[in-house]
Amino acid sequence: MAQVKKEDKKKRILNTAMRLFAEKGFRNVSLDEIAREAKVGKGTIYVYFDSKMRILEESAKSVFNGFTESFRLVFERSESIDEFIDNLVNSVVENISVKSKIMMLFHKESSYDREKYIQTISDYKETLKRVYERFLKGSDVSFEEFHSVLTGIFMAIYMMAENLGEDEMKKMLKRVLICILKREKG
Amino acid sequence: MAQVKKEDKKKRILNTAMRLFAEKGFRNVSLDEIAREAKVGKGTIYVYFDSKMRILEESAKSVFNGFTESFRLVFERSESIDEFIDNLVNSVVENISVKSKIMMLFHKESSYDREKYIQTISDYKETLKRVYERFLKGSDVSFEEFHSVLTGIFMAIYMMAENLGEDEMKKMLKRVLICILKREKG
Amino acid sequence: MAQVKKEDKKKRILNTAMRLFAEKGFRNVSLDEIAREAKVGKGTIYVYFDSKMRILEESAKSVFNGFTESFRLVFERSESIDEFIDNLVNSVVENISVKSKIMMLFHKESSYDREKYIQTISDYKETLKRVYERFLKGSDVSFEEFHSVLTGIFMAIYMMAENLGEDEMKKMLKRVLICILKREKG
Amino acid sequence: MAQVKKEDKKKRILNTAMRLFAEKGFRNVSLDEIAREAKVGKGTIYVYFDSKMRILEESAKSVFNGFTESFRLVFERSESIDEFIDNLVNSVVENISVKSKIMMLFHKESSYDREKYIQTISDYKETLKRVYERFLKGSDVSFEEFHSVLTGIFMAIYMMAENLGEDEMKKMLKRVLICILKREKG
DNA sequence: TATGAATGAGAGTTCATTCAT
DNA sequence: CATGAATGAACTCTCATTCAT
Repeated sequence: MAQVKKEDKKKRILNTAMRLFAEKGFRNVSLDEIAREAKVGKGTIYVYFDSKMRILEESAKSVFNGFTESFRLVFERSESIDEFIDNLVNSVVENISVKSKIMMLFHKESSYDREKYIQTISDYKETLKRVYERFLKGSDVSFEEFHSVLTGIFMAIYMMAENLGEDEMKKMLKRVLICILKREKG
Repeated sequence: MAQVKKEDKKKRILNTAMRLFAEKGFRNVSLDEIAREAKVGKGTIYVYFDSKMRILEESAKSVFNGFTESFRLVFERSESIDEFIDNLVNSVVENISVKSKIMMLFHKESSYDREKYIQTISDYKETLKRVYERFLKGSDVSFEEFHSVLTGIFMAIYMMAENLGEDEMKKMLKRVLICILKREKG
Repeated sequence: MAQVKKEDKKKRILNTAMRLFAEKGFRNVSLDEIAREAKVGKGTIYVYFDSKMRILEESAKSVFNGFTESFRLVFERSESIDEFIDNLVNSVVENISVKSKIMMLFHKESSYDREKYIQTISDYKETLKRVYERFLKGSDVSFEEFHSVLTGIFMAIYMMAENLGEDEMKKMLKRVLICILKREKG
Repeated sequence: MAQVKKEDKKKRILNTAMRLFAEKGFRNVSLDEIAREAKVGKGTIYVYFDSKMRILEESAKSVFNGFTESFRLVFERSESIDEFIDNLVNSVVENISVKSKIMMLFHKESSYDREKYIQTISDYKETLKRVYERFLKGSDVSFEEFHSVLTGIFMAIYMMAENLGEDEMKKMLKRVLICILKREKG
C-alpha cells in the first residue's frame, strides 16, 4: 500500500505538471505552483524528479507512450488503411490539445539535448514505423515525411483546438490524413 | 543618414532577437544575449523597444506582415486556385522555420493579452479572408477552418523543417493545401 | 520554535532595513545591502516581504504603532497636560532619529499611493485625536494644526538629532510642546 | 546677449530641477525628465552641471542663499526681536514648501559628503549667527539649538504645508519662533 | 555651444534547487 | 519519506553619464 501511495503522489505531481505546462508553457510554471496545486511540499517533487526538466521529460514520455499505445491498438484492430484512419482519428483526438502542447514544449525545451530527445521519442517512432511499413511502404511517402507530417499535424491541432469543436477537428484531421496517406502517386 | 543608421540598429536588434527566439524560445533568450549578439549595449535595446515582450510583438508583426504580403502578391498574380497554391508554396516556404516559430511563440506568450494578439493578426486574417472569398466561398470549408488549418500547417512545418529539405517541404505543403482547398464537397 | 526563528529572521530584516533607510534614505539602500547586513540571502527578503516598498510600509507601520503606543500609555498615565508633556517627551525621544526618518521617508515615498498612506497612519491619528479631545478641545488649536505640528516636530528632530544630545533634545521638545499645547488664547 | 541666453538656460534647468525635486524627490526625477521639461537636450545639462548631484547642490545653495538674504534683510530692518519675528515669518513663508523640501533632500543626499554639505550651508549659518548674536546671546538658547530648531522648523513646515493654509502656517510659525526666541530663562 | 543616441553598472525581483528538520 | 525556509544566480529594466556630431 505504501507503494501505491507513493506512485499516487508521483502521478499526482506529473498530472498536475502536465496540465499546467499545457496551460501556460514550461517556463511560465513554477515549482511552487506545481507543489501547491498537487498538494505536496515543494521538496517532495525532488524526491521523485531530479529537476524541473525531468518532469517535462517524463510528461513527454507519457504523452508519446499514449500515442504509441493508441497507434498500436488502432493498428492491430484495423484491417484497411481506411479503417486505420477512422480509428486513429477517434482515438487520437481525445485530450489532443494537452498532449500536443506537451509534445511541442518538450520538442522546444530539449532542443539543446538532442540525445535525450531522441531517446524519449524512439519508442513512438518505432511504432509509427510499423504502421508505415504495413500501409505505406512502396508508396511515394517516405517514412520521414510520414512521421513529420503526422507529428506536425498533431501540433497544428494545438492551434486549431481553440477555434474548432471536437467534431470539426476530427473531420479535418481525417481529411488531412486521407490526403497524406492515401494520395495518388505523384 | 543618422536616420538610416538608427533604423539599421533597430533592424539589427529585431533580426537577432527573431533568430534567437526561433532557436531557443522566448523565455530562454536573455536581453544580455540579444545585446551581445546584436553587438549593441543592453540599454540600447530599450531605446527601440519598451520591453522584451514588445520585441516579440514586433517580431510577430513583421512575420505576419510578411505572410500577408506574400498572400496578397500571390493572390493578385494567380488566376486559378491551382496557380494560387503553386505560387503560395514557393513564396511561403522561404525562411519558413524561423517564421513559423515566431508565430508560435507569439501565439503562446501573448495568450494572456488576447486584445494585442488579435490586433496583430487582424491584418493577416483579413488577407486570408480575401483569398477565402475568391476561391472557397460556397464550398464546405468555413473561413474559421481555412484560417486555422492554414496557420496550423505553417506551424507544423516548424517540426518538419528540421527533418525535411526545402523541396520535400514544398511538395508536402502543396499536397496538404490541395487537400484542404480543393477537396470534393462533403 | 521554528515559528520563533522565522519571526526572528523577519525582525532582523526589518530592523536592518529601518536602520539603513534612516541612515541613507529609501532609494539609496539596495536589497543587496539589506541582505548583506541582515546576514540573509537576498531571496529570503522576498519570503517575508512582497517588495522593497512593502518593507518601508511595514517599517512605517511599526514606527507609527510605536508612537501610538507611547501616546496611549502616556495619555493614560497623565493627569494633567504638564504631566502629559513630561511623560511624552521622555517616552518619545527614544530612538527618535531613526523613527522620524522612517516617518519622513514613508511620507515621501508613498505620496503617490494616498490610500495606503492614510490607512497606515489612521491608527496613529486616532490616538492623537483622543489626546486632543482630552486636553485641547475648546482651545484655539485645531486638531489639524495639532496633528501637523506634532508630526512635523518629530520630523524636525531628525535634523536636530545630529547636533544635539538627548538631554538638550528633550529640553527643546518640551519647550515646543508647551508652546503649542499650553499657549494662551489668541 | 549670448551671456544672457546662457544664463537663461542654466537658470531654466535649475528652476525646473528644483520644482521636480521638490515634487518627487531626488532619486525619483531622471535627467531625461529635467531635460524634457526644461526644453533642453540631455547633454546640455552636462554643459552647466558636472553631475546630477551638482544640480541638487546648486539648488540647495540657491535656497540657502535665499534664506540668508531674507534673514539679512529682515535682520537689518528690525529694531526688536518682535519685529524680527514678524518680518521673518512673512518673508520666509513664501515658497516655503519648495524651499524646505530642497533643504531636506540636500541634507539627506549629501550626508555622505559632509564637507560639501558644510561648505554649502556655511554662509547661511553665518547669517544666522549674526541674528543670534544680536538677539539671543546671553540667553539660555545655544547657537546650535537656535540653528537646529530654526532649520528643523522650516523642514517641519514641509509636512504642514499640505494641510494648512498660508495664514495658519504663519500663525504657527510665529508661535514657535516666539516660544524659542523669547522664552523665559530656564 | 548643444544635442540625443548609445551605453553598462546596478537596481528590484523570480525561482529552481538544497538541506536541516 | 516529506517538507518548506533559505538561497543566489540570473532575469528584465532604469538611468546617469559619455561622446560623436
